[in-house]
Amino acid sequence: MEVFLSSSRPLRADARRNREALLSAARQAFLGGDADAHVEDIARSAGVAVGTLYRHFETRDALIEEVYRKEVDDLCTEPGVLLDQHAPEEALRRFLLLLVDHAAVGKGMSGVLESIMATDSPVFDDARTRMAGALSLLLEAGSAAGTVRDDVTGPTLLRALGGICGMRATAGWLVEARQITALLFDGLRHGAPQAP
Amino acid sequence: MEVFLSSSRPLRADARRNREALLSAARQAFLGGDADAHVEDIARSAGVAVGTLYRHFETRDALIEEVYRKEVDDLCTEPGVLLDQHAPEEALRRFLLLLVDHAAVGKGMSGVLESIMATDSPVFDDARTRMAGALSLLLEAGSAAGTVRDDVTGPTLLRALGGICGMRATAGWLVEARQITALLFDGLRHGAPQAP
DNA sequence: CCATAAGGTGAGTCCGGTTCCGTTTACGTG
DNA sequence: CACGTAAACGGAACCGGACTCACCTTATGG
Repeated sequence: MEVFLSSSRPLRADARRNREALLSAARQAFLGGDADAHVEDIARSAGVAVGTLYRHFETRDALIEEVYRKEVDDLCTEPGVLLDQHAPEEALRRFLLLLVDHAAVGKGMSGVLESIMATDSPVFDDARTRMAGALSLLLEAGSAAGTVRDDVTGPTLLRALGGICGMRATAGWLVEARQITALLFDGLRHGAPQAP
Repeated sequence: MEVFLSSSRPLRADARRNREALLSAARQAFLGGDADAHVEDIARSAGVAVGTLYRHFETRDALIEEVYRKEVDDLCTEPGVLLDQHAPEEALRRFLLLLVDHAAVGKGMSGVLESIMATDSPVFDDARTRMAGALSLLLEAGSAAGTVRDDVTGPTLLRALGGICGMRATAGWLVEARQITALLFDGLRHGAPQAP
């Protein structure tokens, strides 16, 4: 149980390299769908020994948590990029599908995600908040352009997506999730029939 | 990896007793919220040795699966009882809240539930089907009595509940889940404003 | 170039699920 | 009521995998 001071001096060059390699190896493993990849393997494929892994991450779960956090970070930068390249409506559509596909990562890590949630770690609150922010950005752009209805907020949409991605882990879930997301998107477009 | 022939002769008296004791001990443990109770402990508190546990259940997960299945069985008999004692509307209300509280059991077993789902074991399909049936029974009784709207089916309602119970594991989820369920119930009552 | 503290290593520990085989026990039969 | 036997039980041993620790290596600032 190492203690990591948040105000420590910058890492030594090799240390930073190894840390990076570990995160990327772990990401690789979990994206590959191997939810219970062994630490030994992750360490080896990063070219270091387990001891090094444990120097950087308190536990296996902490490593996964970090991978998850980075993944969320990356996703949250996407809306900006998409809005540069596409009309708001299309950007929104792409982002929704991106999120669903991304839930595949969650699938690989589901057991741990549960345990993280149970731990009340702030990671999830953070993730939720940032993700809702990302969605809001898209929704606002769309409603400003008049192509997306303006009575749905980021957090609401996130909740809907959460429900969809909760389907994870039954066979064929991805296809179904994509369909439902497409429906959801249609409902978000301006001019869709609205409940009074 | 024992093989259990489905058409084996009835268990010996002591064997049945022990099996029962094991299930009840396991149930106790998981209801108590200890998601990762040790097999050793479960066996001991059932008054047997681990070997005996493994004679009856192929693996730890199999034991949990069985507990879950029994739990669902029990729940599915409730609607009948409730309909005997209450008006359909009230029976429905009570059953919905019962289900939410019951999700607490699910919480204790969440990790395993995930892994069962991932295993494509038929347990979940069964559970879903039976549960939807139980809900249908209540909905039909209610709509026959004219107190519950008739355009919602058991499977649909189950899906909605699934979403609510998916909230499991964040602090305070139970309170929130109860609230949302109450809202849901109000929406189900005949005469509630309906989307066109 | 040296001192030194940061970083790395990997065999070993611990822990918990699972197995295996010798012993005990229920129960049908003579 | 023995008795034989298959069924059931016990629990020490096994094994796989996360985590530790005592010792070695190396980056880096002076």
